[in-house]
Amino acid sequence: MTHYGIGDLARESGATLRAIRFYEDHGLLRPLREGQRRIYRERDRTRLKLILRGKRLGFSLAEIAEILALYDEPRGEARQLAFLLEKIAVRRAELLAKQRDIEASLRDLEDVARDCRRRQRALKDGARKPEQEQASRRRPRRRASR
Amino acid sequence: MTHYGIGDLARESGATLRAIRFYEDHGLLRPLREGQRRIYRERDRTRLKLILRGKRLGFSLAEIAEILALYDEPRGEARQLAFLLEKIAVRRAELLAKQRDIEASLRDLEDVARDCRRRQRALKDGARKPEQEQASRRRPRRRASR
DNA sequence: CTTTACGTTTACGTAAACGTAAATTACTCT
DNA sequence: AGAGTAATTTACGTTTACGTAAACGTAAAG
Repeated sequence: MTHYGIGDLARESGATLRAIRFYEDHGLLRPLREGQRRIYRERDRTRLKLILRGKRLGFSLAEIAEILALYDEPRGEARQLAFLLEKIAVRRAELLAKQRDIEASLRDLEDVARDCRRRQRALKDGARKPEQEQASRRRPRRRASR
Repeated sequence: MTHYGIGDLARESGATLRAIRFYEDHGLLRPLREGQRRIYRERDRTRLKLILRGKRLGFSLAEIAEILALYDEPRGEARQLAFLLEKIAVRRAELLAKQRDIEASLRDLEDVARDCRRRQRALKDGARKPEQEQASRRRPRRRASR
């Protein structure tokens, strides 16, 4: 199938009709029209996915619009190409920064989790041998099975 | 130094005074008071950094509040600990999902960039040997220096 | 022929996350 | 004493990203 109604797009993407139309109003999508009705093609589907991915990553619609613009600048003048590459480099750097933020977040969470598991062991051990709390914290006697 | 004014915090974090107070209004920060004035300590500084990192990753303040809550639940009941670990696992999964989104985005950008560089070469080559356009696209004769 | 499904435009409403005064207080420096 | 600097509260304004009717159109199904 090569054409989709707005409802199809909504269902498969999880976006609402309102949101999809909103994206169009702001130039992020340009469906064909069959009379009044919007007709979406593969390209629009892809774009919608990109939009939603952008949102999940915390980009504003304005930023997403710029990112999408990178995908359809097929004009082949040398100046434009170089400029396009620059813009891509900028976006790439942003993504790498977010990646580092995520890694830091994961490390932090892991720290909390580790601490949490340590307390769990302390509770369990403490329940049967309260006086060995310290030892169990530094060198658990018994590895969990598996 | 162990205490900071709101201005110090604003300068070092890049957030505005308004934003910092806003975060407090919504329970994300709890500075001490010295008379009227807010006094921030290391812990608050750290929290502010976490808030801003959360924002960069596209989390809402409500979500960030929940994430921060993970950091200061030191109550050591077994039920609570298990529940905390669950919540951490959920957040971790979210972060991993974002990580995959970023990787996909990076790949997409790289595709565009590659295409862009190909066109650049096509232009350059075409300028001196227009009839060999196809060949240059498939097997560039000359590697870039370095 | 009316119901149902699907879609349309227009328009007012809203939640989130601050921005932007305005008026006041308090401390420090000259 | 006066000026400057940093902070405070209160409150209305703004932007972004939609939500939520309302009122209407079209086409297939019962």
